[in-house]
Amino acid sequence: MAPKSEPTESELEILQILWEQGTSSVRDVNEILNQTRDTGYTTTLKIMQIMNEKGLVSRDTTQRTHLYDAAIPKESVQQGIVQKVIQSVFRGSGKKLIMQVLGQHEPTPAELHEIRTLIEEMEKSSTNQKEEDGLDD
Amino acid sequence: MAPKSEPTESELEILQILWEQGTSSVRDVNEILNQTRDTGYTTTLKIMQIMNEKGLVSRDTTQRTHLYDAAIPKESVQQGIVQKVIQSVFRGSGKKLIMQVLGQHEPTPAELHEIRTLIEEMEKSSTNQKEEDGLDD
DNA sequence: GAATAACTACGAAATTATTCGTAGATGGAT
DNA sequence: ATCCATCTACGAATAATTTCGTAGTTATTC
Repeated sequence: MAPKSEPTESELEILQILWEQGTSSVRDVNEILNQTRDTGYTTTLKIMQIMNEKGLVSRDTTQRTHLYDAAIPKESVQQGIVQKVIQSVFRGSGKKLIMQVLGQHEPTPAELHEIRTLIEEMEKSSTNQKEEDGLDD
Repeated sequence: MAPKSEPTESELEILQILWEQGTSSVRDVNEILNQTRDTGYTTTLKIMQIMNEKGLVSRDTTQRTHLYDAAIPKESVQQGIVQKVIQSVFRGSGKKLIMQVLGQHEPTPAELHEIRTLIEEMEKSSTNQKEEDGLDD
């Protein structure tokens, strides 16, 4: 069940919703999508069907209204995308990406502190254990 | 001369080459592309022509062999892409993106130090001046 | 100066992703 | 039972991107 091909733009949008909302019907997803942009119901349905074929989502078809779930962990998708950006835009340098984000994003002092703390911990332990992470999104 | 529409995948590949190599002919670019993947000469030519129409590159047509240059700064493209990733994958949190990179990329101690230094400077000055940056790629 | 090689322009095919109309099934109401 | 809303499936239209064949031009070589 390895991560299939990278999700497309629309698929990613839907995955975000499923990760956030958990089990959802097509209607649920479509309504959330429509808070932002205009998408027909059958469009959303179609994409979710395709996602199912690709293995990006699973679904329960025991009821008339099918229920969908993300079938691929958020972290692995995030990682794939970040990996690709690093490769294709920053010539393999994660450091450059980080510098760019710091430069343009102006994080709050609290966030800066948090990041610095993480870095300090990484610097302490070379045999670095990436434990916790805890509260995700 | 504001940054036009985002470059497509192929266009980005070519921009990278132009940023790195400077002024280049279609053949130059195509040869570099072919170090990685198989692309026909006229394919590369066509894309570069389109890029010229879009204003992504400029060209000198005084010689038979036209010479191309990137017409859009690397930084602005990087920024656009990073911005989009933050929005669409990390729900607007640059911090999350940074944490993800740190987690998966395992930067060298030297890089960690460099990043930490930057953060410390940002923490010092709230009226932050993003000066230098110096050696880019 | 004819043949060959390298180049540009251009149109159209191929590919991929997105959108949507239509048909048919199911469940609830009246 | 009939009507109506809601659902899935499916095929095909549209759109965006990439690929490439062909034609015509210009330079080079024999």
